[in-house]
Amino acid sequence: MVSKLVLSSPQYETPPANSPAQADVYEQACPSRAILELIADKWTLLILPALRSGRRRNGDLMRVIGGVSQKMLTQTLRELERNGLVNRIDHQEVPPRVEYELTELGRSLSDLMRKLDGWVEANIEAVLKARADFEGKEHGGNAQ
Amino acid sequence: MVSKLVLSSPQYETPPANSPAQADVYEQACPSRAILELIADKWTLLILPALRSGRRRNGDLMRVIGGVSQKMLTQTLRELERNGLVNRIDHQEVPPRVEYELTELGRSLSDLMRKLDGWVEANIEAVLKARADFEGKEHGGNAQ
DNA sequence: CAGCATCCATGTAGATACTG
DNA sequence: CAGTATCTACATGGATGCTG
Repeated sequence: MVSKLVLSSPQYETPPANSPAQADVYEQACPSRAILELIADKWTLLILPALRSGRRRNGDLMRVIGGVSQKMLTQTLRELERNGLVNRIDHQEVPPRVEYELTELGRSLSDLMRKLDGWVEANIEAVLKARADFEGKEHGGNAQ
Repeated sequence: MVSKLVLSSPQYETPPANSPAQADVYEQACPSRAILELIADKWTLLILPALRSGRRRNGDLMRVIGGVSQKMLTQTLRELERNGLVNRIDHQEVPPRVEYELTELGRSLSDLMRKLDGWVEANIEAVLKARADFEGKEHGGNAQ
């Protein structure tokens, strides 16, 4: 379940370690890499910013985030909780009522993620144009 | 090869469209989602910031980015090129010399990504602590 | 050196059915 | 309503060998 967090590749060479306890995402063996992979996640990138407006129930999130399955929602929320980015508030009622909210840590990260979402929404035109151009280059400029 | 970019799920419900041509990552049917998925990528998150210091050769990137395979490097770079985020400069020499550099668009995105990397490096302690606490909560507070 | 083609083990995520 | 469990198709990505 958390298997992806294990750095199991054998070929990493830990250098003389010039920088002592510096976290470095470019070091394969650095734990920060595992955390990077956690946030390099499609659903995380949507869920975390979605919580910025306040507490949200499971069903709310299902509705607001188009296309997410119950499974992926729960799974991602658990990971986020485990990493201290969200709090899970179970009101212990029947029918169940569970709310999720950002922690301090989660909020600071969600700020950055919102900017990413914003970048995407703002630059989609440019990207789509680039794709069109690329297709053109491929077909026209090279073979054929 | 680019199959992941197709929004193929059939169950999306396009609502009355209150917001006209607004890009919205929360809409499953919105193209911005495809772009979001592009940048929600472990290697993109490393490669793009790595190019901020200037042009880089394939081999350079292989060395600086711990654990990346030739396949994933090339594949990711192609995707980035296709989306207008990097330029590929083939010097047409033998032995081959190919350089990659950020485009304007890529630079603006890489700024945000660098911040993400920075966040990870800065908050790794907090996250690791949260994980430890979470383990404790699970074992102590619940069953068992 | 840069990169492609192929093979293949593993991981991922959707669908479905069920529980308290 | 919130969540779990199971099954499975599919994508992912690593390893290897080959090319100009």
